[in-house]
Amino acid sequence: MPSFQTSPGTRDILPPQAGRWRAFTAQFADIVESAGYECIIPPMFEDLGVFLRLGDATDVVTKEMYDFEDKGGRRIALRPEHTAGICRSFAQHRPTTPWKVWYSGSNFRYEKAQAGRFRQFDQVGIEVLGSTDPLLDVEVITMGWQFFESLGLRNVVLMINSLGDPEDRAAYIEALRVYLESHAEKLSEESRATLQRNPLRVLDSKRVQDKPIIDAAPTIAQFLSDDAKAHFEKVKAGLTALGVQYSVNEGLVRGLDYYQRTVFEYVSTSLDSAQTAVGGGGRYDGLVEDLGGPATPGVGFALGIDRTLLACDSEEVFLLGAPQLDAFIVDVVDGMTALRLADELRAAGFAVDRAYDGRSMKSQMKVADRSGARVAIIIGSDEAEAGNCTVRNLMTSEQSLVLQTEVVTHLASIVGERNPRRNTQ
RNA sequence: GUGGGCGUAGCUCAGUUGGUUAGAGCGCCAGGUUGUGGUCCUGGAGGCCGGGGGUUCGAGACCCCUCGUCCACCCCA
Repeated sequence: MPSFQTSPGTRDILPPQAGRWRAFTAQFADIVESAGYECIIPPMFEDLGVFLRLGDATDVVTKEMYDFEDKGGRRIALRPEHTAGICRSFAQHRPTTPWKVWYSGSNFRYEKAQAGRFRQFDQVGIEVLGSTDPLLDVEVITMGWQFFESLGLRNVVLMINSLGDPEDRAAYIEALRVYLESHAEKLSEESRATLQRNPLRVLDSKRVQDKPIIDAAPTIAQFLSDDAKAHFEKVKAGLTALGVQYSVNEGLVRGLDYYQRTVFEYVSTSLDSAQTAVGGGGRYDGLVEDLGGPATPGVGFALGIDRTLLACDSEEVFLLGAPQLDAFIVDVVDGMTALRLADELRAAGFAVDRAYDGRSMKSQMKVADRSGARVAIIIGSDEAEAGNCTVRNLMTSEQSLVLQTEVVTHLASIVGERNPRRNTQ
């Protein structure tokens, strides 16, 4: 056993898996940038107060925060999610609205790790600040939906709900609390405890014992104001207009306190672990104001990279392609020709690797084979003397002698033209 | 935070009711005559059997503690 290992709940994303992560965020960026979202990179830690707005009844705030005091005596927390930090950023810089941003990065929550759940976990997401338009909700929800589609996922379902305006929500919570308390003796012990902290969360219980009581509970729909109702209707109409399949789930309440009106969740039906939500979001119209900014509506979502890739694994989509090297240089003389040719070919735009440590030709050829390169460029003593090299196509095993000065054009004739990376004149 | 399963080579795992120098496959390295990969053959390197304590003449196997990991609850992406 080595002296040090990754801390609990963290892990190394090694190659080639890390390449898949990069492709994942690249694909996400491509889709949302096509809709005018721009990249934002907020800090990984902020004043603790920024995140306390997520809700003092939420586990994220009460037990999962990675907080500490820095050397200057400030109360700091590693971000448990991106939304609050982005709202703080908006309040601080006051960009023109609507402000459409996307992000990708790690979050931190002090939880016990299990399948699809880590202490350091990565998300991609978008946020829009400055508009209450329900058709913006539609755009946001659709972005996520289309991204899952672009990955090749077919077994993702979209659930939506409306939590109404703050007053609606408060009235509903009170009604729910009264109802649940009147049936408390039939609830599981865990749900009774949850009821004390946050009645909404009882609706999320997975225990069969609670199901009949939850099924018969009052629903939020009866408490929605006319405005909130109209908003929700327009969201549904918009989704239908775009052909986005959704189902209304009145038990969908989301974990953070700042949500109001539209909330939604993407759930993978091909995951058999406990964590099947691959993404979620909603509207948080009061959050910027809570953080000391101007009253500004907002809506957004976050997608879990781990869980989404887990879903990709189980649907066997978005699989990793082998890394593509154009050429691998084998030099059994002194390595100097490999040094020069590799530099020249890389400058010309090719992806080129080589062997080191002057190993035997057989050994270097094995490395060339493993590298996945399409051709091997071989320099033995004969070639070194004649100023040429043997170019071997590793797929077809055809090979020919080529002058070293013509390697660039010869390689282009096999693997195709490339755009130069550097001007070598 | 609570409960359960599991920790033996880089990876996946064997290791009989406790009994000599702890094994396999894959991977890695080196060879298989003179300069050529994938297949095949041969050899090699690599383990304080997660850590600590205990029981025993003797522990990888049994007991306790601890750490890690996986799964579930909780919660959430």
